[in-house]
Amino acid sequence: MNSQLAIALHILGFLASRDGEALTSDLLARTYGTSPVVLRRVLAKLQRAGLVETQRGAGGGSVLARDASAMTLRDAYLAVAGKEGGLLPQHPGGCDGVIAPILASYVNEMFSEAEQALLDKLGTITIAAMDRHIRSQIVAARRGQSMDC
Amino acid sequence: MNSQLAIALHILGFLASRDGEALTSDLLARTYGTSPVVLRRVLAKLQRAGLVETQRGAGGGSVLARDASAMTLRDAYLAVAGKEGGLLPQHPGGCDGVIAPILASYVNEMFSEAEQALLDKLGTITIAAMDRHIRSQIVAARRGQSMDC
DNA sequence: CCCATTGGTAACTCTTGTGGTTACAATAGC
DNA sequence: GCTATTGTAACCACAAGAGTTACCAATGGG
Repeated sequence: MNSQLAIALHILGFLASRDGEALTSDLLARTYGTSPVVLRRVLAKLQRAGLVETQRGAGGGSVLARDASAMTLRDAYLAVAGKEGGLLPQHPGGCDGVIAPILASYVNEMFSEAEQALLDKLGTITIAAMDRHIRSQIVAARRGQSMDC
Repeated sequence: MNSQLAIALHILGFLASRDGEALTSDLLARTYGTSPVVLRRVLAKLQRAGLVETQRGAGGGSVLARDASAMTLRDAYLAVAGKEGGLLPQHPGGCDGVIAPILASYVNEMFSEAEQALLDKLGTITIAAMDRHIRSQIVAARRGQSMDC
């Protein structure tokens, strides 16, 4: 999963910053600094999660599938992490003594709660908020640079 | 780093459950289900962080370096993750367009906050709490099984 | 109807991280 | 000194992931 989340947020943030304009995977890949194929792999996950819509062919590209204010970093995380990312390791339970299995289930439960705390935090940040931040920074930085690479 | 955190908590929990008794890395490794060398690698990190104390030679082993109530899962995480674990990926910043670097710094900042939320959650759970849970489960389960493998 | 443009995906390589193993040195107690 | 134990280095094996190439599918314009 690693690095795909960063790519996903790059995509969503970039798309939000252009209002509904379809952007090609090639442009998104160049601006992030990766290959179009790698970027499209992430794009595919975002599509399956219903976060973006993509059209093939000449003049094609991707746009946000719904309003950026109804889309959080948590959505992007879940789209990219598949079923269960598993940031923290699982305790395998070890041998069948008494302590090890008890320890394992407790540790795994605590890990779930901690990951949930992280997810909740991500759920408080919308793509719209990210977009607002970017726009405000852009007008501050717009002193003659070009917008793409 | 992965899986080392689970090993670390296994060590700390197991040590807490025996009151001050020194346990060998061999026993800890067997009960977790790994090799002594791998376990000692984690043990070394816990020592550097001042969480356990280890004595070499015959009759040696490890004990908790301070009271289990003054030790949280966060301490174990930091001990094992080194300087900065980096659960979430970093946005590299891409090319030097306008949007990409702004996006990158924003995304990385949000990731830091989310990881901080996870860390805060881990900081609320002490090894003593883990120990209490384990003990209560043990007396419930103690129906004739042996304690080590 | 052909062609240029664009996305979708499979297959492969390469690198990196990490867990496991072996080996050997250091230390402590008997 | 012998044995039990930790400390580490060196190496191997495996898995995950990123990057690349290649080819197919779809779309729109001439």
